[in-house]
Amino acid sequence: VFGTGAFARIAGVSVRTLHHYDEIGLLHPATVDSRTGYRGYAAAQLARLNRILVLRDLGFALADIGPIVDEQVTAGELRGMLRLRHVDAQSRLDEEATRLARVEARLEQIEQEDEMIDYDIVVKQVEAQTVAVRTELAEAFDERLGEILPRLYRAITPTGPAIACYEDSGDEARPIRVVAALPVDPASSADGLDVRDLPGLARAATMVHHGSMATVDRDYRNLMRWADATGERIEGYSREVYLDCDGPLDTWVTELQYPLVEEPALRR
Amino acid sequence: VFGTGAFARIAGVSVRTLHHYDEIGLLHPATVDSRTGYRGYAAAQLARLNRILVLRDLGFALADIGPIVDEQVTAGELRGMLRLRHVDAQSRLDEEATRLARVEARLEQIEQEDEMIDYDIVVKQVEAQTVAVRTELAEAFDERLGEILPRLYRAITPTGPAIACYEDSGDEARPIRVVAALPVDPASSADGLDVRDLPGLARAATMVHHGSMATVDRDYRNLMRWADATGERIEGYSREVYLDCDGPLDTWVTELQYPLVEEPALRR
DNA sequence: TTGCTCCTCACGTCACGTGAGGTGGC
DNA sequence: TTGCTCCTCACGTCACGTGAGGTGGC
Repeated sequence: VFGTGAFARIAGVSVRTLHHYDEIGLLHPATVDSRTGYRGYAAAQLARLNRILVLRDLGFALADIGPIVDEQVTAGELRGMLRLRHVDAQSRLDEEATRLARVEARLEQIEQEDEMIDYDIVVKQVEAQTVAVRTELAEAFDERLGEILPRLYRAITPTGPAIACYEDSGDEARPIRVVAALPVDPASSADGLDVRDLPGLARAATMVHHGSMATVDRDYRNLMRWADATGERIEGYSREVYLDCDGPLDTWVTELQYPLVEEPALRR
Repeated sequence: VFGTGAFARIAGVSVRTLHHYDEIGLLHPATVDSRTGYRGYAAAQLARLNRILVLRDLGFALADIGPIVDEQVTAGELRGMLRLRHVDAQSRLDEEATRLARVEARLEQIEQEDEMIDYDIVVKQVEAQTVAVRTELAEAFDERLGEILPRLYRAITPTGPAIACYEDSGDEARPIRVVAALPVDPASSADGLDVRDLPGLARAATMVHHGSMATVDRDYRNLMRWADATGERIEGYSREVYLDCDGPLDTWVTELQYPLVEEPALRR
């Protein structure tokens, strides 16, 4: 039999880990000196410890490992648990891959320009909302909301900031479809207004734009450059959320949103 | 200004997260009602929150994010911190990739045979040791340690279990070089014995073999099959650690070790 | 007696999640 | 008065790491 230190060295774990597994009943030592409390581990116990370590490294929680090594689970149950581990491992891998891509993009940027960029792009989910909408056709982007939004505001009391969706076909000959939307209470059907559901975005690249909308093009380009650098793909129309458009133009705060394809940046 | 709930919804974080960032001083609300304690967030604060979230998602600790968003760090320092994030993200990605490979190997095995395998292979580091050695040539593996180890044991008191290293050239015509090693105190130079350093193994695939060494071949094959299934590569000679060889042959406990190449299973 | 190994508490980690219990404005 | 949003504690998470303070055998 081995002392705690010797057994830990052989197995490649810490003494504290052995103590912990003893505490939670995963692996009790073969012998315990009743007077001194000294633990003694039998050589054959390395097999059980190894099984525990393998399952731990597969991503199982210690609480789940107990029943498995004690053969309390059937092969079928174990298969199910392994499938869960599989999807978990897969999604963790994807997560780490996109994280790495973003760190690398950021690092490249700072090595070239030697300073932090002054905007930040966050990928998040945008919930669906019930909105009152008004759709108009515009010849170009600068003819934005000067007319459309105020008309909406006068008619109803919104439950959130106004949103503009631009359905730009990319074809310069065709006009841009501008949908001005104002979140409303689903129950309240305002008279004569088009109340519908604005679909959410499962993944959207978003950033904050400061000041007048006249300079928004630069930030749209920033969004596209970012997508390029991190391996993301934009798919769909942009939206603008008017977080603060009460004061003068240069104090406006807008959130720009671009829908992204669901797949993470890098697949194996 | 937005209430806590509205701001959290817009930013895509939980109310608790906003409370937490307020607590640790990362992001105080623009206004706090001194009577009710109600927080109020300005639209422009979304920019700071976004910057925090981006850095968090790059892998920074919240404690490091404070100085960065407050511009307390120079571009050079930030570059250094990003390089740290980079190696960290890289190694985490590698870790997840090998984890996924092992889960998949295990899942395939259980789907085919519908039961758990009864051996477990642990990858670990093996430390270098000072050992007393005796090298002999053997014609084949079955002529193992019947003679060599007892001679060593009689001469010195070991500080750990005996080890055998097999330097098999793979060429059947040439004999296998068997190195029988017994860990000893580095200070004690036993008279007439060859005391030297047994190099450690940075990464070794190890498993426990039960019973007589006559059946060890099957477990060596298991090790090789495992390496194949998980994308690992064996490189070097095998070792056997005699954890328990006191009783009858079928109670022996041996650890088998195969050195692995340093690279993780899957590279991008 | 000096080292060496071992022991048992018990707090700390990290970024929040999750109730419990209560208050303010419409 | 009823909902709704908001508030402040304060414990829990997960697998150990890390001392503190002390004992047993050579």
